[in-house]
Amino acid sequence: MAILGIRDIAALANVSPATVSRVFSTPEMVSKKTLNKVQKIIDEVGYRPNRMGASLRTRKSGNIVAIIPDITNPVNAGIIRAIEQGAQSAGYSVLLGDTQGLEEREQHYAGLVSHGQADGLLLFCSRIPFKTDPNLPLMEQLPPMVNGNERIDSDEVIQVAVDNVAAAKAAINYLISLGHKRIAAITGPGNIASSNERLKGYQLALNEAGIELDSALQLEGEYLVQSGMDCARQLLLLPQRPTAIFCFSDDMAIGVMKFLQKQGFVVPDDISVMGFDDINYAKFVTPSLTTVHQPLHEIGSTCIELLLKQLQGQKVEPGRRFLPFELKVRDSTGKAPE
Amino acid sequence: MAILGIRDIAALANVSPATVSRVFSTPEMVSKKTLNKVQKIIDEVGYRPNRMGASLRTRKSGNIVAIIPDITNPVNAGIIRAIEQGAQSAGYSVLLGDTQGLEEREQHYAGLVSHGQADGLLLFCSRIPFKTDPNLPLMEQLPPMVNGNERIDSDEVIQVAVDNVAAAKAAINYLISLGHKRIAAITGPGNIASSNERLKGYQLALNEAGIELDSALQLEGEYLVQSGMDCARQLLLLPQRPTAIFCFSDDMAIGVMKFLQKQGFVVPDDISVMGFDDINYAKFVTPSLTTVHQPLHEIGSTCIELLLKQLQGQKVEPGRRFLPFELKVRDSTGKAPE
DNA sequence: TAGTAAATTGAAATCGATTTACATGTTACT
DNA sequence: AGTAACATGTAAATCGATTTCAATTTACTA
Repeated sequence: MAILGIRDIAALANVSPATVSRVFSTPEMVSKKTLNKVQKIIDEVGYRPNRMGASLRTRKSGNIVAIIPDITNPVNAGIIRAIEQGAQSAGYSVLLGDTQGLEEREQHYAGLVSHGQADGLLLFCSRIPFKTDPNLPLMEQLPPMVNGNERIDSDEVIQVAVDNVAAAKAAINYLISLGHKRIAAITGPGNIASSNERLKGYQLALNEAGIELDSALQLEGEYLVQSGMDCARQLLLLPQRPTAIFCFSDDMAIGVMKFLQKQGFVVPDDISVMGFDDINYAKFVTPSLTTVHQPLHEIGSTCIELLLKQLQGQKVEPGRRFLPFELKVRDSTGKAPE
Repeated sequence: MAILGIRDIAALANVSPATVSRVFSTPEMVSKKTLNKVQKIIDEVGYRPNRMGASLRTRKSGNIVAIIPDITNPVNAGIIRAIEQGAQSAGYSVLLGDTQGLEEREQHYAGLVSHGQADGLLLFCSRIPFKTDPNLPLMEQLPPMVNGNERIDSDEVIQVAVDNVAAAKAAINYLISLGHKRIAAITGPGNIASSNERLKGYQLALNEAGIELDSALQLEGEYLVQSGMDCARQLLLLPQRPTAIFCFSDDMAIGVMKFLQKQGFVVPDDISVMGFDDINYAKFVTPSLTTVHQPLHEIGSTCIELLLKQLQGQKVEPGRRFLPFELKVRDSTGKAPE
C-alpha cells in the first residue's frame, strides 16, 4: 500500500522529484553519491513509482492484451502461458481477453489499445477488430499487433502459425500410406480460417493420391469433444463407412474414439482416428492418439517476441511465419482393414 | 488510434472539458440539448476517454489481477474463464498472473496492486504475497482480495472453495461402500493446502471406518499425469497392492489408469481409480473416470463477485465460503475384488 | 588560477482526464 | 419588476510521474 509519492521521496532525500525519477529510469545520469542517498530512502520506505502517473506521461501502459476465443481450450492455454512468460520477463503484463468467439468482445478488448490501457495486441482469431479504411494501407491503421495461430487474410499483418495446409496434408498422406482410401474429415466451424486451411490440405492430399472426394465424409464440428461424438455417429450411419477419421482437433478425436468404442468398434483395427493439436491428454487416452503436434510454447513465445520488437520501435516485416509441426504417430491409427 | 483528447472534443462541441467528462460519468447532470450535441461529436470522431488519464485522477485502474499457478491446468482455466466474464461485464479487465508456483512471481503480480496498476487481487495460491506486520490486524494491511480454491491459513481472508476435507471423505466413503479396504492416496505437493485438506479427509474416512492407515499407501504426486504414472508403478510394486487408488487430481488419475492398463490391469475390475476435479476429459477417458466434481464456473464467479463488492466499497465478511462438490460415479470404480 | 567543457541537478511544464468551487443563465414566484 | 431557487456550464486544481531546459556544480585544460 504505497502512500508515499515521488515528491515525498524527493523531500526525504533532499533532492528534486526529477532526480528520484532518474534513479529509476536513467541511473547513469545520477552521481553515485545522490544515487546511494536516494536508493536508501527508496529501500527504506519501499517506494515504487505509481504506474498510472508514469503511464500517463510516457504514454505507455506496460500492458499487452491477448485476445483468444477460449482459455479452457488447452491449445490456447498453452500459448497463453508462453506469452505470459515472455511478457513478464520484458516487464509487461498480460490482459486476458477471452472472447468466446464473439466479435463484440474482440472489439472491446482491441479497444483497450485505443484507450491507452494496453500498448499492443496479440490476436488469436481471424478478424481484424478495428474499423479500417480500405483506401489507406492497413499497416498504418493498426496498432502494434501479431496474429497468432488463426489467419487473418492479409499479408500486411504479422502472422505466426503452423502451416495448416501442409500439416493436414502430412496427416492424410500418412493415413493413405496405411492403405486408407475412405478417409473422413471432421472440420472446425466453417468461419475459422485454420479449419479451412486444414480442409484444403485434406482435399489436396486426397487429390494427389487420386482418391475422389466424397462430401458425405466431410462433417463440420465445433472443435469440441461432444461434436466429435455427434459426427462419429453420423459417419457410422453411412452406407459406406470410412476406415479412417481425421479430426481437426484432438478434442473431437477423443470424442470420436469414445463414441466408436461405445458402439463396440475397435480403434484402430476397425477404424483409425487421427487428431490435430497434440494436447497433453492425447498421449494418455486409450488408445493413445495419433495427431499433429503444434509447438504451442514456440507459437506463444514467437508471438510475444514479435510484438515486443514492435513495441521497442523495431520494424518487423509483415507476413506469415510458419513454425514446424510434427506428426506424432501413436496407437489410434493402423493399417486399413481389408 | 485516438488522437483527440477531451479538450478537442470540448472545443468541437463548444463546451468545456468538464461537460464532456460529465457526459460519460454523470449524464443526468447535463441538459438534454448539450448532451445530444456532445454525444454526436463523440460518436462522429469515435472518442473514448483515455484510461490512463482517468485512472490517474480517480485512482482506479479498472484492472484486477488473477494469480494462479498454471493456466494450462484445466481447473485453473475453467475458473479464470468465469472470472474474466464477471470482470468484463462489470467493466474490469483481468491481468493474468501465471506464477508457475513461484513465490517471487506471486509477489511481482501482487505488487501491481500496490503500484496502482490493478485495484484488487484474486489469489489462487496458499501464500499471502505481501509483507505484513503480525502486530496489526491482517485485514487492514491487505488490498481488496479474495483467496480462491487454495487455502490461506487465516480467517481474516475471504476464501472461496470446495470443502476439500468433506469431498475427500465422500470419495473414500464411496470406495469403502464398494468393499475396498486397501485404498491408496496419491496426494499433491506437500506444501499445497488443498492437498493436505484432502489428505485429512482421506485419513478421517478410513479412521471412521476402522481401517488402519498404511503409510506405504500414501504417495506424494505433483498433480501431473506423469506423476500419476510414477506413483502407480510404486503402488504395483508393493507386497500388498491397493484395490483402489484415490488421486487428488484427475490428471494423476488419468496417469494411473494409463499405467495400470499398460501393465495389463483392468480398471476397475482389478483396481478402482478415483480422481478429483472432474475436468472435461474425465468423462472421455476409458474407462470414464469416477471423480469429485468441482464447480469451476461457480468458484470463479463467486470470487470475482466478492472482489467486485469490495471494490465498490461494500463490506464483505471475511472467512470461508464453501461451494458444493459432487461425487460423479462413472466407470473407473467398482466392487473390490475378493 | 581562470576558463571552458562536461556532468549533475532542479524548476516547471506536461501527459489526459476528473472534480471542486464558482459563475452564469433560467425559471418561478411574490 | 425583483428576488430566490435551481439548472447548467466553466475555470482551474489535481492525480503522480517524466522530461525539457536552464542553472549549477564539478572536472579538466591551458
